[in-house]
Amino acid sequence: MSIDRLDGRLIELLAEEPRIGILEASRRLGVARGTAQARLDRLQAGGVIKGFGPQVDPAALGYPVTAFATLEIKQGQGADVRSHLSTVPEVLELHTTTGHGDMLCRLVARSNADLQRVIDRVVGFDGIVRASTAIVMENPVPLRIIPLVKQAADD
Amino acid sequence: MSIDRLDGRLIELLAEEPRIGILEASRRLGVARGTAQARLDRLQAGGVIKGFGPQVDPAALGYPVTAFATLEIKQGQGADVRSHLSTVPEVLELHTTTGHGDMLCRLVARSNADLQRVIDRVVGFDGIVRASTAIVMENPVPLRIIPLVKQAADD
DNA sequence: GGTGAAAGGTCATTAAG
DNA sequence: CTTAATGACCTTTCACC
Repeated sequence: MSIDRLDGRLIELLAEEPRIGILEASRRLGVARGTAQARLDRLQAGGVIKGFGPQVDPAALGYPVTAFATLEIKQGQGADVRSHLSTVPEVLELHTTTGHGDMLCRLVARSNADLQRVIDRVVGFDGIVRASTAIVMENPVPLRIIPLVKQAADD
Repeated sequence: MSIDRLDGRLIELLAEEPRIGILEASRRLGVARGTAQARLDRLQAGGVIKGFGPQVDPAALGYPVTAFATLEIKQGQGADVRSHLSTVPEVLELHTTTGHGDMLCRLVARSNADLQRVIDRVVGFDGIVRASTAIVMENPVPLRIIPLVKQAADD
């Protein structure tokens, strides 16, 4: 789905100040409320905006340690490993990838010591041959989308 | 910050149906509207809920390819690499890590061919010694937080 | 609990592709 | 001719005091 600059500015506005609402957003964009409403509806229907769920910070919940684990999987065990990992709350996301590893997952833990427990739980499963973990020290660029939205709007 | 089961259920509710609002949420939780409001305020003040910004799907924007790049950095060039990567819209997040690589970044691209352009732009920088990229094929567990919230609420 | 405000819907009109 | 934007009006619902 392609978006124009108005869509882009609307997304930026809502990202910066989600509380302003459609009416205020339309005022700031200099368009009628119905227009802003129609753009938002279209963005949601097109899947560009998946929702407005709360953004929860794991660190504030007591899980300040993040790590990425690269997993090597026994052939044919992919599905089992997937369902195993989906039962571990500390596994925040899981991808299957090309390259040396077969899967990459993002983990959080209460501490470095707790991370050992999480990793043991993750890799304590038959289908996983090997795991290599990288602990996150800093996060210079937190998950962001606005620069990409701007680029997509300018195409 | 620690949360209880009511906080947890409130977060779950808002994650599933962000549009319901505080009043409807309080009804479903079986508590007074002021209680739900107070809980939400506390969660936001405590940083557990960082906001309600729109969740944008890069794939719907025309960037269906995701990859993770592990970067090895020349000593002392970390800050330069950081600011370089922050200028690339396709870099959605960047972490500094322990382990063999020094940094891990999440990339998106319009296609596998386009990914080459993105990687060239990312690694076309003096401070980066080596890069190894893993292209994401599937995403069996998309970024999630609810299981962790439930666990934190049950502690 | 009351009140001002916003969301969400519909409509006719107008502009632009 | 088709699509989109606009301003008007209306009703329900919510957020805030």
